[in-house]
Amino acid sequence: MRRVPAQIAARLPAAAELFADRGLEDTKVEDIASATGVPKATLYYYFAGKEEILAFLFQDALQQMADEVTMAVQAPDSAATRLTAVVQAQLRVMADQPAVCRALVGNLGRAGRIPEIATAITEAYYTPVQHLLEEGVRDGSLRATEDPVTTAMVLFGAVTMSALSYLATDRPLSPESLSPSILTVVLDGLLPPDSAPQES
Amino acid sequence: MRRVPAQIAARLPAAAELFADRGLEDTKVEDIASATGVPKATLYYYFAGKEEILAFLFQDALQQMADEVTMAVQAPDSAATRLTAVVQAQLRVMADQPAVCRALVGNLGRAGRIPEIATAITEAYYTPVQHLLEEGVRDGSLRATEDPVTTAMVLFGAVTMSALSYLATDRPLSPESLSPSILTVVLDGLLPPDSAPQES
DNA sequence: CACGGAGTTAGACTGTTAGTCTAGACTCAC
DNA sequence: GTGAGTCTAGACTAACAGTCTAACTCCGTG
Repeated sequence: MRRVPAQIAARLPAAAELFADRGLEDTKVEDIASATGVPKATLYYYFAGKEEILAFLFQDALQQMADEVTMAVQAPDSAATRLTAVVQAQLRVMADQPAVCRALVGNLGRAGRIPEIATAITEAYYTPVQHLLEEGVRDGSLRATEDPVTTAMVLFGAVTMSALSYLATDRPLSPESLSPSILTVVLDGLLPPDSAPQES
Repeated sequence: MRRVPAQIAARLPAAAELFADRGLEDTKVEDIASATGVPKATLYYYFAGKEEILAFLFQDALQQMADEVTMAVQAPDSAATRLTAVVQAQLRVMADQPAVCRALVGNLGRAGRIPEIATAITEAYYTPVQHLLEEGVRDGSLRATEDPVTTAMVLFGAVTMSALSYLATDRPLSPESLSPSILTVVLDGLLPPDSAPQES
């Protein structure tokens, strides 16, 4: 993939809309050309095909999330506070790019090899969050969990799935109203306050 | 889609393997024919195309999950105990069908329209779990959350994502070892035991 | 045992479209 | 003004999904 000029990158969200609405399969390269205003031959000049356009969109969105997460993690607050910021950051990025998110749920496998996508998410999210969780144990604002990586996956899954449930049914996604509902589960847990933490 | 005879349905998991490994796109109908032993013309006799084969696989797996979830929900235990059973049931179904799960992450949009898939998951999972959460408030084994539907999504996402992280990287998925790590987060929460539940 | 219908299959055929290639136009730097 | 890089139109090809036809096998029924 050649270096994509900003002028062209700026027009690709129109392609995401197409991918999200009809699916990658039912979107012809010609359709992308007319929706974005970038001629077919030019698209092939920059991208190997439509999957590479989706991959570009994905990497761009993931980079945004990585940036926001990094920012949230580096704030000068307690780990618990920063963790809520991470959740809100992810929701914000997803709310910002509904079309890309919808395009990805339906066609993730064509944005790249699944193991590589998993690696990219690990670097952008799991690793920083895992460190944050460990810091939380040190500063006393979070409880220790036996497996911080799994905990990070749980968080990512919780946020992703609830956000997608909104996007999938075309309801607007409001980070402000959704984040408390998610956070109360993962921070406070579902057991009543008086019950002893279970050791399973 | 014609009623699919059991003899043919039994051979379709081989197709799931193909879809998971190469993706739906790079799997030719001919490939499915030779992998399953069901001739191409017969496949077209029963299914409109390969997406319908994937849809069949998906519906089958989702039905299994719906059954297991229903069973777990109806046990004569406290709601909290039944909730752990629901989580374990989902993990078991996913561990049982790794290929189908991997095929679906990569090609979900071709197993059906996303809104319809969302509806199917709501019926199979969100609704029963939501009722379970409400029962938990009544029997005192679970804390009340402002939005039980979102809580159900959080649970589903937490389990799905952590399970997929294993399957995506071809590591074996062991429900027994994974479920405690998930449950401790969603039941006990990440805040330390002494801190007051946050009201955000 | 003929008959008809449903299930099953081989093989040929068609249409769509992804992706390639060519060649020309239009920059800009030097 | 020469050459390298960018961009685009249009023609072409190869692959594959999906269709169709026609045959062949089993059934159960009259």
